[in-house]
Amino acid sequence: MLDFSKIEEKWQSRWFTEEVHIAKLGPQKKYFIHFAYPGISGYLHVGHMRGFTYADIIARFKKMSGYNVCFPAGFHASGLPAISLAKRVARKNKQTIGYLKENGCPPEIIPTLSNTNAVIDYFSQVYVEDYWKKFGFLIDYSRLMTTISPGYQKFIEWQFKKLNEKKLLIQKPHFAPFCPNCGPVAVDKSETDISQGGNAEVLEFTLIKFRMDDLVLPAATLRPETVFGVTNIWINPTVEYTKIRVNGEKWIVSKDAVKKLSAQIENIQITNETIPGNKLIGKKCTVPLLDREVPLLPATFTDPKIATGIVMSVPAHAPYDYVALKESKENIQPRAIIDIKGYTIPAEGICKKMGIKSQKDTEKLDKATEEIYKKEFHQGVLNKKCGKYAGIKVSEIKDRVKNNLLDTNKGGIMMEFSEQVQCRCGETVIIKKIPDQWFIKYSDKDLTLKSKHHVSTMNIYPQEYKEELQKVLDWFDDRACIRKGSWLGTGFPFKKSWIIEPISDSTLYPAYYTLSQYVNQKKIKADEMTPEFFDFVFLGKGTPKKQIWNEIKKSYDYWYPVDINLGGKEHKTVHFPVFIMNHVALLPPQKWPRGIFVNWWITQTSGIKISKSKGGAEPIPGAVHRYGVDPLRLYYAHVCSAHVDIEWEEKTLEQYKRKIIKIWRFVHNLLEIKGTAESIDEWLSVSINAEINYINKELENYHLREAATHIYFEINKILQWYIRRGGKNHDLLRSIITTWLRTMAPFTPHIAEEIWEKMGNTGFVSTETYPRYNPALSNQKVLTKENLLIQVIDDISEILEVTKIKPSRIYLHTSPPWKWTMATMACDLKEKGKLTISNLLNTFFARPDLKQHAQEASRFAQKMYRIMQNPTAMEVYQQEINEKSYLQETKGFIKNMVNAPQIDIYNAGDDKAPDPGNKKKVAEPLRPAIYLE
RNA sequence: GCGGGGGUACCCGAGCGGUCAAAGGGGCAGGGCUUAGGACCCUGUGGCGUAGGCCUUCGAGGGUUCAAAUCCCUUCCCCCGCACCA
Repeated sequence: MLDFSKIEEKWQSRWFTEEVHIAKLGPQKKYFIHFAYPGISGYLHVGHMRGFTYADIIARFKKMSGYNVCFPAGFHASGLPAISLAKRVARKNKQTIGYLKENGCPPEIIPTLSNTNAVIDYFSQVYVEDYWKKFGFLIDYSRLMTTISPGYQKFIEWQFKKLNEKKLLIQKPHFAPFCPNCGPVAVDKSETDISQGGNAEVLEFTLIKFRMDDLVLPAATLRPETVFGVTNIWINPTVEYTKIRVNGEKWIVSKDAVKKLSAQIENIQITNETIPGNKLIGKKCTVPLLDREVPLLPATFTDPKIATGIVMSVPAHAPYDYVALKESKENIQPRAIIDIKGYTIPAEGICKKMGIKSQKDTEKLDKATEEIYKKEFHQGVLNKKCGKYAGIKVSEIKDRVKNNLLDTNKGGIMMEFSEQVQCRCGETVIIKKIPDQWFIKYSDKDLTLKSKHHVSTMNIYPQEYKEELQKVLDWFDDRACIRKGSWLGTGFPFKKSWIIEPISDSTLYPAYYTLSQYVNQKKIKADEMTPEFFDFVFLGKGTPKKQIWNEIKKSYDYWYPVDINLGGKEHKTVHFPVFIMNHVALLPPQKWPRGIFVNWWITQTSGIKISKSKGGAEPIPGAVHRYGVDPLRLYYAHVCSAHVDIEWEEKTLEQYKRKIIKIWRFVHNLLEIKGTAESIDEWLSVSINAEINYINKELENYHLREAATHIYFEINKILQWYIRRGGKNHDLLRSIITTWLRTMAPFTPHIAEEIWEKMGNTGFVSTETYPRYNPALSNQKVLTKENLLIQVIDDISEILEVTKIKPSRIYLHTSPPWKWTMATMACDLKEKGKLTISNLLNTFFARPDLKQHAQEASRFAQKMYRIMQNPTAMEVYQQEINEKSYLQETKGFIKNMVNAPQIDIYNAGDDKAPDPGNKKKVAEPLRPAIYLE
């Protein structure tokens, strides 16, 4: 029986003790592959293994194809995840402890994980020992590194100094999510730092200052251009408003807004004066730019938690305002200021159309708002009520009105989330303005252009991403690259106590793998890794201070650049772009990355990405135990294309496990066969050789799935057919299986090794060369003949099924010679690009001996012409094969397959051949006439 | 808004101009094996057909082509990313 874990342990231990995985400099072509290193945030799950497995399969294939492969890995320890895990352990958070236990964390380890460094040490060891090694990955473990090691930090410092020298570090104001308790937080879908609001977007509200005596009502809007259509201001009568002083002005805003504005505007003074909303109602204020007076009216939809809590009302264009105005019963007419087709007063129109009656009907109102907004944005033009802006398209006006308001101190800016965001500590997350934030200037024109051009020369999988990536580079803007707070990472060299953020310290890192093993072996110490050292190693500047510098430089020169960087689709818009741009910015062109491979995700049955917070994550050791590593590897490689999401389903995994077992048994059965040569042998060799050709081509293009289909399914089928056809050549089978195992080795290495050894081979199949196409073995005729046989059996079977005849005798008439002649002539003409029906007939009749077939020739020429339009037809018809003799040879087999006692085979060109069914005339090349009786 | 992807038989998923009624799995049906069940192995799985064929299908509607699931246009629907999350 096949014991997966036993052979896994056996071969893994042998590979690693014999150091199959270690990358050493050599004379061969090098191949450098790595995957986007995982962040240290806890246990990984089966979803992560998908990409890692692809990397290992590719690395193994390249190794077997004669490349000297370097496949390093590391850990991204920067940022918050490790800290937050440690904090949760320290707090004895129940969920966290439970999660650790469930994943098999030893009880004595758990308390130690309240320390961040312990988290990093523990999990990096788990990743290596429990995941990567258990999957048999031939990662060069002597190069492991983490982003918070002293050597790496030296490397990052050097990188930022270089960026600064290149004028790619700039300073400007920035708005960032911020928790008053915890400092900067990340707002993202996976909700790492927050407990609510992962879908929030950052919106830019324009504050429009409506004046009321000496007071300012800063109404917040996303559509400043509609200021011309304001008819009133909405105040929530149930809300207590607060007065604040802003640059000598007195503003009225909601209480919630005070905190937010203080984080964004300097010099805000909070007064103790409050004013209830209902006291404001009925007063009047002035619309800026127009100097019209409008009243303050009550509206319950005005939410004090959103922006300033003061809303300007544009009933002609905002459905909410329109409905609220109707409900207020005020005698105020909407002022339509934007013309669009189909509406005179858009908000009124859509409310009537959708039957909206109340401002509480928020679902419909949201829909109406969206529809009107889209229409107005795309088709709308400001009308004459807008003074000097009349005639301008809405899509162009927004910023102009906003800037005009700002320039004349009639407005301001407020950044706000589209929904409430809650920090994990319980506090509401706000947006803070950092006046002098440091950025990496990814908007740099020259850098963008060079990067885009380089991308166009790269190997990118999937192909579509190549174009997408160039577009991403176009809109990729400057990135805030440092933060203040308790984060793991490298200190920023130009601003004390600020730390480089986790994306920015993970861009050039594969270069560090070319020297990490020297650090690990203590051949160089972190404090020796000065800027001069990196200048020398990476840029060839200066002179080496020590011999080891030369050695390290040699390693870098040999292995770099990256041939493939492999990562999940989540990296498409951030990691991969910065990975490329930093290389382009800092290194010479010959060191720029050559390839990117993007893999999609494993999702839960519902289509949700598997994640720790959303659940559904199957722990890796459990899956290894249940299904076995080789089945898992084959599953990843074969279940679907690498560039599409797939749901994790137990049944599917079981299926792959069975598939491996079947192959295991099948191979063993084949090896038991002790016969000698048969005529079908040649077909087997030729077919396998054709498969090898195909598999190599697919693998060279990183089509792992397609290659796996042929290795595990097509070759299997071919061998099955061989056996059915009576093949039993022991020596040939052994040699074919040897080849087959080598094709499997990158995908399912353990089982391949195990059989390899059982067959008495020495060494590792993993270090053998990958099977290569042998042109001498290519023989289309052999394949065509066998296909003829299959076709004949298929046809007979179909006839039997349709007619329900139990045949006592079958007549086969193979194609008359003249039809073959015409077929080969057609191929000839096709090859010369001269194939037309008339050319074909002319060529044909040029031969006097063929004139006798004039009557049928024209019809057959038409048919042949049609067949030849198929590009694969040429190789099939190019060489005439002796159909009759092949069928004669295989007659016994056909009889068996179709269950017929007697088969008589003739050539249709033979006038004396009996033709009881009058079928002879339909015989064509590779389609013999068939008659049953 | 910007950018990307996708809609394929009962289901999951390949295919991305000719070998396509469409790989591979699952499910279902029949047969073999077995004391029985499971596992395993065959066969079938759009419709019609007493001759290897014909007809209809790859979201919908048009078009290009000798030939389209595959290319183009229009249209409907779904999914994803948009930045301090790696």
